[in-house]
Amino acid sequence: MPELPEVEVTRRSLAEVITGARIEAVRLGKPLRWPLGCAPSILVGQHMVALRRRGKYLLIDLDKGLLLLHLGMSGSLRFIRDQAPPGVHDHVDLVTSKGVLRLHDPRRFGALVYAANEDDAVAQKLLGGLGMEPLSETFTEAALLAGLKASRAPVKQVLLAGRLVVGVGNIYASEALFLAGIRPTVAGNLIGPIRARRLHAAIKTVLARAVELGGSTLRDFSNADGMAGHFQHEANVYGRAGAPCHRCGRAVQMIRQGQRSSYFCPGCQRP
DNA sequence: CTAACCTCCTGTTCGC
DNA sequence: TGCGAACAGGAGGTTA
Repeated sequence: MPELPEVEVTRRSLAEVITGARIEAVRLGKPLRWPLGCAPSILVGQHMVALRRRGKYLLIDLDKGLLLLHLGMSGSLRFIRDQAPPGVHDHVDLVTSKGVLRLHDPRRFGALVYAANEDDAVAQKLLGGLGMEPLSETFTEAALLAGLKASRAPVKQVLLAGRLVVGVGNIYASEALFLAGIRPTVAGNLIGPIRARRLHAAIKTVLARAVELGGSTLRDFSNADGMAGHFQHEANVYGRAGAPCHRCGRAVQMIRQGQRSSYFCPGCQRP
């Protein structure tokens, strides 16, 4: 599932090749989560000026306006230079002067949305409520602590909500909480400065390491060059219910929180 | 306002 | 072995 590391890995593998590419045609397959929001002809003739990331969104800056692209939970982007025909799950082709940017997304939770600018209603609805970027300087221990103090919800769900800090999805929330020694059920407002400090460091460590390893490929994620990620081999708890903790040997537990599975080690993570 | 639940979708896994 | 049911989950939307 694309979380911050997978989106960032995609961005890095794509930024150089698509910058300066001129869109020559737009091919749309089955509908995605939201409609494009403009006539495809608006895009044709425009150049891709830059590729940025905000949370789990990729922002493709155009000469005029920008495209917001989300990978949902099964999406991946490829940049292909041949004219291979789209497969059943290839739902967007942006044919450019340098190659074809192709969105592959079997479950179609992803989206590609045009916005006239970053401040307009369309963009603000999607980006406006997003929290801090965890790998940036704005994400500080103090800000994390303050945000946690403001919520009585379980810390795992505060992380997943994305209003305090973005990009931490189900895999990396469980992994960060393991590194921090905090059980996912602990209420945000019960986390003090010491644990907030550990969690802050753990989030940065986990996400940076995952980016380094090309993300996690649980099923079929790959970067724009088709290369898989390897972080899943370093997971301490995610997907390891019943298996012995790498640190203490006790069985990793799985629980449900907000319709999502959470994994933790009852020995290493304190309530 | 928050928090719990629902919804979209399809490939994979599970139980009988 | 086959088949339907359950499951996985990002995140906006709805409801209480």
